[in-house]
Amino acid sequence: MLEVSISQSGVSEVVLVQRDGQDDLVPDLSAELVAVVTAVDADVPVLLTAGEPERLPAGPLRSDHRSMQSGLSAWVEQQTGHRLGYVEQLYTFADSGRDERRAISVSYLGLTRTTDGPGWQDWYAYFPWEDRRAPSGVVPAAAAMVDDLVRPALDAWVAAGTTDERDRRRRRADICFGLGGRHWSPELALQRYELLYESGAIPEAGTGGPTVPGQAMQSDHRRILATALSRLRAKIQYRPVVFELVPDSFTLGQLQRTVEALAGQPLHKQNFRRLVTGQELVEETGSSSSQTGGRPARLYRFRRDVLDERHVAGTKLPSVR
Amino acid sequence: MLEVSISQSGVSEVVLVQRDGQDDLVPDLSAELVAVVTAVDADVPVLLTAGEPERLPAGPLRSDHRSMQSGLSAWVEQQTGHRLGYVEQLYTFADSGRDERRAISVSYLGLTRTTDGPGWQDWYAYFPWEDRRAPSGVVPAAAAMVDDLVRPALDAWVAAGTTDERDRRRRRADICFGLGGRHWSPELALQRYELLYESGAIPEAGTGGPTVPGQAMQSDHRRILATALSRLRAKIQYRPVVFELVPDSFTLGQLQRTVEALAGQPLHKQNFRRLVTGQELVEETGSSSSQTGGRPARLYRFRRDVLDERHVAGTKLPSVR
DNA sequence: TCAAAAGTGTTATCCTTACACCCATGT
DNA sequence: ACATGGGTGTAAGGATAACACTTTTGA
Repeated sequence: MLEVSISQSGVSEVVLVQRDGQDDLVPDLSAELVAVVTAVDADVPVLLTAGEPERLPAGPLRSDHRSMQSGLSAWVEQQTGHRLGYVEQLYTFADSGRDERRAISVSYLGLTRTTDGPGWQDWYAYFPWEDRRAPSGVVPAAAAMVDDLVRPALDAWVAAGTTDERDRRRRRADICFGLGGRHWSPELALQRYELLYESGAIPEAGTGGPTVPGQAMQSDHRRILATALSRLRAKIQYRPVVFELVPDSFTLGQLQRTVEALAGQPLHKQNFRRLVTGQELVEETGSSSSQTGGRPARLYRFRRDVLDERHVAGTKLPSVR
Repeated sequence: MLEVSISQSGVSEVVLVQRDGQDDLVPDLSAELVAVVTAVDADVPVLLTAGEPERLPAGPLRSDHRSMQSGLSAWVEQQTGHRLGYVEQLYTFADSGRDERRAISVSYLGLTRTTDGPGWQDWYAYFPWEDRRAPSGVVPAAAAMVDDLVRPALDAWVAAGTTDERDRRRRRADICFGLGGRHWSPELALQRYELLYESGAIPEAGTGGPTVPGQAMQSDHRRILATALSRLRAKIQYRPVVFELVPDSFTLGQLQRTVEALAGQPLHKQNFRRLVTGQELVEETGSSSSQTGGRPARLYRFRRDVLDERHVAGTKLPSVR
């Protein structure tokens, strides 16, 4: 049954009322579950694609799925052969109709240890400007790239604004990319992506102009990736999620390089160690590893029992070098 | 196949298409947009309901909505007469089929200044244990309530666990409700709700046993509220969102009481003032207000231009009293 | 004059940052 | 011997928390 009423405060309104009869008004809508599954392999942060590098594992929510999470796990397992461990919801997007149908994408972030099998891609293939790791004293390739390619594009975008807009555009560009003497904030990855999109510097924007390097993805999947990266980088600073990415037993050096891989930034060694040990997040296993290239390192394991507590407390991480 | 198209003055349009060819992949699915709209009125935190206190403003996502946010705004405006200002997405829930159909709820948090019109309810009618404001020296009613009603219920729940479970249950209860010498964390509102749910101490759990006071809501709307409260309390600590809730010009006392209303906890006056002023979040208007009951207070206004910057920096708030 | 709220100043403490340095292993 | 990464100590700086105190109004 359909009921249309028009009235109210000058603006016309349409009201659809669903009566208890049957599914007379089922909207033509589909909900897609999308997974961003991340691991770190040999200091390279990787994500799981469904075969080709331009597609994330995804599938429609079906009525036989007990929950969205279990539906997601089913799709990922079917398309990639992987079982999901840690999973958290990211964001829900409404694809504003490529075709006639309304599509909703509910995206999830998953973390895992295993990186066997095909389909794993380097995160920084999609966001080359985000990896600012480099040996001390060396300028990271990503920084050079920002200087040579991103900055000119943004300068043009700033200049193209109206007189009013220019100031705000300038400040926004500076904050996002650490220009004008500001510092680089790893967790602004999404804001950087959105800025590049708005300024037309990436292919998805469809402006046809010159674009910054970086693998694109179908529909809005690269935006989902950027959302995931921002969230992960922010979260790693106050929740002990790194431990989902390292083996049961690990050295502090391994742990640090894992965080650095995700943060895209070197960390201060001594402070990192002190923070991790000082917070009683880990305990020694008793054995040590001599695979290090230098002095053998003690092996640690994560104290799973802190997971309850750290809802509150947090896991601070030290900044650069 | 059903197709309805209604056009009114070029604004509203509804197109519903149901294909009967391949509905093997078209699930019987609807997406509901749910709004949690918050304001603070005379130091009382309030939220907007659609008429009755047991319902939040909500409505299905329709194909004529340009985006989920605009769809949400339309429903809220129609059902309550209110225009939304600040809006952010909260979480997406899958109501695991009360009836046969699959329903997805995409929830949003909205903040606003105006509290005119009907439908505003006190937040703490739904979560009476969350309001721990009280004059110095007085035990808050909420604290007494936890001692008298919540604690016994949790103790029983802890005792009912297997030997293995008891330790974890005890710790979880202690962390959530600040028992056993721990401190109370306002932003754990969701965890507290979920714990009460699991332990059967609220009507939604449907265990039929004795329950803790507090207005329930239909389906899972009270869980959505708890999610919103946790998020808002967490966010207020590091983003300048309070300013969405106070008038253009305000005193520091007003601002503090607004934060306290949401945090459900008194703050340390001197440190609050220093933090707010020290971060250059506000500027003096030049005038002052003598509605204070004591010495007249300077009026301040929010410096809107910091909104860009504070993506990074944050707005720390001081703790108790 | 007193209560009530605004507003200022100062100090102790903790956490972060940064720097300097020693240790144990492989080549 | 020395390069490489593991591991420890300690001091400077900044932010927070806590306390004491003054100022300005209305009743």
